[in-house]
Amino acid sequence: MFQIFKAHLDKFITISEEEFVAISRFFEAKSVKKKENLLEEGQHCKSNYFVSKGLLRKFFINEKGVEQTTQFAIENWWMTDDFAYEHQLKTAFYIQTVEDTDLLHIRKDRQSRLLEEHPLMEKYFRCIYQRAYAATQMRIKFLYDFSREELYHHFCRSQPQFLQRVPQYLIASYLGITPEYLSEIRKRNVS
Amino acid sequence: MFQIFKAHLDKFITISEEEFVAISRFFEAKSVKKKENLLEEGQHCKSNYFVSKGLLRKFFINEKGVEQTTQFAIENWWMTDDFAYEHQLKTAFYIQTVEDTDLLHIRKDRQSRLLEEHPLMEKYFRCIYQRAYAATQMRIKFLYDFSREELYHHFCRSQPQFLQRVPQYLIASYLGITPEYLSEIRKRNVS
DNA sequence: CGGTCTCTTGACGGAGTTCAAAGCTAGTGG
DNA sequence: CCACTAGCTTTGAACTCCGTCAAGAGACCG
Repeated sequence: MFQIFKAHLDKFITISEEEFVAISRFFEAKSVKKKENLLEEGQHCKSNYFVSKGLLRKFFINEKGVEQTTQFAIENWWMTDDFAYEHQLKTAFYIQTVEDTDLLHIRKDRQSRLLEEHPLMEKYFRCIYQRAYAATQMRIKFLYDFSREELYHHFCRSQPQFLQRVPQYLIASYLGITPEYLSEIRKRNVS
Repeated sequence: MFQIFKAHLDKFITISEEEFVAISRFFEAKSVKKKENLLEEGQHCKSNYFVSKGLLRKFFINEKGVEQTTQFAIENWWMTDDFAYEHQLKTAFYIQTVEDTDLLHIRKDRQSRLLEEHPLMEKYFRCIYQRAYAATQMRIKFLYDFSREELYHHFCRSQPQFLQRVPQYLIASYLGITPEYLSEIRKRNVS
């Protein structure tokens, strides 16, 4: 798992083998079976998760009791409830494995120390957050611009890797529509 | 304008007066009248804008010719089309002043040099992007969780400062509803 | 005061939800 | 390796939120 993380770091910063060893001590590795919760509503959000292999989703449960998926994370992406993580608050989200998943995670206090002791990691995380922020802003644009049906087609075009790996009812949940309506959209486009 | 920026930097990093002077050379100051465009669709997105005083909005024009506002920026917030800025692409957005506005801006190539020559600024921007990303994720949660009517009430509660400063049709545009429907919601809650 | 923005009102229509029920698929245990 | 079951997907009818269109009433600015 650490080699995958090293390869990812190398895309953003230049780092010696020794410094990487020192850095990796801040992280813990973990393997989790499909459909287990890493985080649950009401808990304090202690960790930031990096996916080496597998697939996570983040969701919350609305007042009707329906799960709303707001995000997926595949290989080389970070996931946490950033707001609760930053301020060390209780979260309103669940983070759940969609497949068997290998991940690294780091706790908030250790991430702070990591950044103090290895200022190079400031650059790494600046790049990561900048990229994530830009992607999220484009996502908001699409949410405003597209009808639910168009969102689905756009999702199929731009994220085809998920179609193989994620069941339909989770895609519906991510698009903010009911499984029934997604089924209707798909039918419309086959015929 | 630079004092306001200095006060903002001080919240995130500790910096000497001399280094601040060196850093401020990377920025340009600008004052812009109400309702002028800083960025227009199809242009290359060259600058990142910091609001010292005033109010900006970012919007795009959908296929029906309607302006969709995706973001406001008040004092001490940064605004640009982050995706186009990062990759130096043509933008699909407009950035427009809502009030007379004083701002600082920095060009992409200069921001890269700033970060190389003043690594402390990596930390500053890491904090800025982290906070912005966390806020945007909560916003996405609300977009999934709330009906348009609830979005309006939530907006009134959590961002009352805008109600004074922004005309109703722009609030409607930001909430993703028509001015007509916003008018109906407001009527419903007065009576 | 005259004209252009902005906000309100009401009738109608359509995208997407809700509810209920039936068909399908995949994992599990025997 | 088959049978059973729970979870996933599809169907259809009734309903609701919100958009569209058209028109009028204020409000602001030269």
